[in-house]
Amino acid sequence: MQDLNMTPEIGAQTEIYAKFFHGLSNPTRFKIVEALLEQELNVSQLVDFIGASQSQVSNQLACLKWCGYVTSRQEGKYILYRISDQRVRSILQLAKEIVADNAEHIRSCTRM
Amino acid sequence: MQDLNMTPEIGAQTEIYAKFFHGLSNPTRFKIVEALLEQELNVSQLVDFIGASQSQVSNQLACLKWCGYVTSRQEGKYILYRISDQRVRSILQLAKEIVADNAEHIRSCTRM
DNA sequence: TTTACATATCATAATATCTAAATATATATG
DNA sequence: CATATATATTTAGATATTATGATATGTAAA
Repeated sequence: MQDLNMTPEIGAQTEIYAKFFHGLSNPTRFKIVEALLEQELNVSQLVDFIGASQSQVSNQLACLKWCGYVTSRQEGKYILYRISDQRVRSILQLAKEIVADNAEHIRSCTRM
Repeated sequence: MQDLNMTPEIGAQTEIYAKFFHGLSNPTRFKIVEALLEQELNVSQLVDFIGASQSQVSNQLACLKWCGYVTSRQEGKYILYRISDQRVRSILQLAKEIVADNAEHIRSCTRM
C-alpha cells in the first residue's frame, strides 16, 4: 500500500479552514449571516428577525465579527452590521444547492 | 423601524444548513474530505495520511457518511471511501479563497 | 442630568462535542 | 476453524459550546 503521508498531521491551515466553517455551523449564526446578506441590520432587527434573545444575538455577532464574517458601524443609537466579504453569499448558495439534493440524509443525521 | 419578521424563528431548514457546515467544521473531518477529493482511499490510508487514531478516523467517517458527504464500498478486506457530491470541491475552493484574505482575523479568533 | 433604549459583557448552568481506550465485528488467509 | 488484519462501535471523561439571566456600558432625548 502506497505511502500517502506527504502532509503529516493536521496543519495550522486546516484548523483555520475548520474554524471558518464553524462560523456557519450554528443555526443562530447561520441565520444572522443569511439576514445580513440581504441588507445591513441593527441588533434589534436581528433579534426580531431571528427570534433569539438579545444577549444570544449579541454574542454570536461578536463571534462573527471577531472571526471576520461581519463588520459594524455605529449610527445614532444603533449599531449596524453587515457582511464583510460578499463571497460568503456564494458559499451559502452552493451549500443550499448541495443540501437540496441531500436534505433527507442530513436531516436524519444524529451524529452531529 | 420596519418589521422584518417574515421568516419567524430558526426553521428546520436553517438547522440543516448549519448541520451541513458543521460537517466541515472539525479539522479531522475537513482533512478527510480534502484527502478524499483527491482520490478514493481506505480507512488505513486515511489514518496514515491524517495522523489521527483509527477510531477517531472511523468515527468521523461514520459522521461524514451518515450526513451525506461520503459514501463507501467494500473491496476485499478494505473499505474505500469517496466524496459523494463533487460540488463539495467547489465549497472548499471558495472557502480557501475567502480565508486567504482573512486568515489573520480568523487565526486570532478565540471565540470559536 | 435623568430617563429610556440599544447593545455588550459576564457568570453559570445545561448541553453537545471530542478524545481515547477498550471491545466488537467482519473479512481474508493459512 | 484459527488467526491476523481492517474497520466499526461503545463508553467515559475531558473539553467546548450554547443558553440564560443579570448587569454594565453607551447613546440619545426629554
